[in-house]
Amino acid sequence: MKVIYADLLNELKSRNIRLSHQRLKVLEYLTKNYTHPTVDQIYNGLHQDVPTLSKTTVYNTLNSLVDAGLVRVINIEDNETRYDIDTDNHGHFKCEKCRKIYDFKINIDSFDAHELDHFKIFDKNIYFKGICRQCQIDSSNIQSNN
Amino acid sequence: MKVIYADLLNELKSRNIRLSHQRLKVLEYLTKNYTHPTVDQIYNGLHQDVPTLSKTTVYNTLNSLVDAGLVRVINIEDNETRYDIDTDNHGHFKCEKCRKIYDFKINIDSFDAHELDHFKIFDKNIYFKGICRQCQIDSSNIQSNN
DNA sequence: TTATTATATTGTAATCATTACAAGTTAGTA
DNA sequence: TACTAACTTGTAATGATTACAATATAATAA
Ligand SMILES: [Mn+2]
Ligand SMILES: [Mn+2]
Ligand SMILES: [Zn+2]
Ligand SMILES: [Zn+2]
Repeated sequence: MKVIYADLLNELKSRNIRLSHQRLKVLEYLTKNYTHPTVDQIYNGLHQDVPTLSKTTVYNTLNSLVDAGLVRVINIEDNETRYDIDTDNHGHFKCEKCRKIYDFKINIDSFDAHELDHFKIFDKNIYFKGICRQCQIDSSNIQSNN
Repeated sequence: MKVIYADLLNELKSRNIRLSHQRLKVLEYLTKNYTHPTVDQIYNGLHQDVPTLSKTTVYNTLNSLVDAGLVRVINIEDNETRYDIDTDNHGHFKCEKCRKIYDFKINIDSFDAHELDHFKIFDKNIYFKGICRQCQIDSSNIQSNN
């Protein structure tokens, strides 16, 4: 996966979405932080750099980018929406301990869902939940230290 | 897919979850309505029958049932949590027009996600979004009637 | 059956994420 | 440099979910 910032700008121009300072900063943040951040994380991450930034703007910007197809929404927990600059076909794993969201390669189209013949499919999502490798290592170290 | 009410009751007993009137009604609702209902739909559907029912109880009950593994949460939109009495491995399709959620068979385990080796996986989810067959038929009929 | 008590239910208030709105600002254009 | 549609901002509103404390009840044993 590789997201080229310049391509995103061209994409915005071609869709007549203005390249405001705030939008560019949000886009920049997303291309530099592949952590599937929440609105709060984006807002806090940019606040030093753009002190006048409003959280409403972060919401508005993300909604525009999602509508334009440049950003993908990740709904895993019902109380935290996350955003992904990588719109390619891939899966997500959320660790219930450290709360990190990992990407993993998976070809969703290889599935045969014949029950959905004649259904128009816009969007495919896969996510798993569990405990990541690192958290398992950490917890076994803690136990052996007792 | 087949959910046997009596089995659910045994499952609750074995976990020392009391078979209160309200819980039985919520469970009954879910086994009779395979529509992946929201809390509001469950509450409204039961309110005539159980006039004293509190929405808080519906929330509490569903949380208990989810914790016990008898019910599955479906997070597709960030503003509506839905509940599924069918906890077997299957996918969901949400129609963006009629808002219905359809089930479809899919064997998630047939994927090879070797990047997740050594990850403990508790839960696997797949959902698609688009327009269902019926809604496409409906909209083409409307157009041809012009 | 009755008494006991841990657990569940209820109504209300609190919380938190997201959106609505209106006033002020700015990107893009000529 | 001026114009204006589109954007940003702060605040208020909304809506889903949870916290809490008082009341009620399911399960158990006498
Ligand atoms: Mn991702
Ligand atoms: Mn289902
Ligand atoms: Zn982890
Ligand atoms: Zn439909």
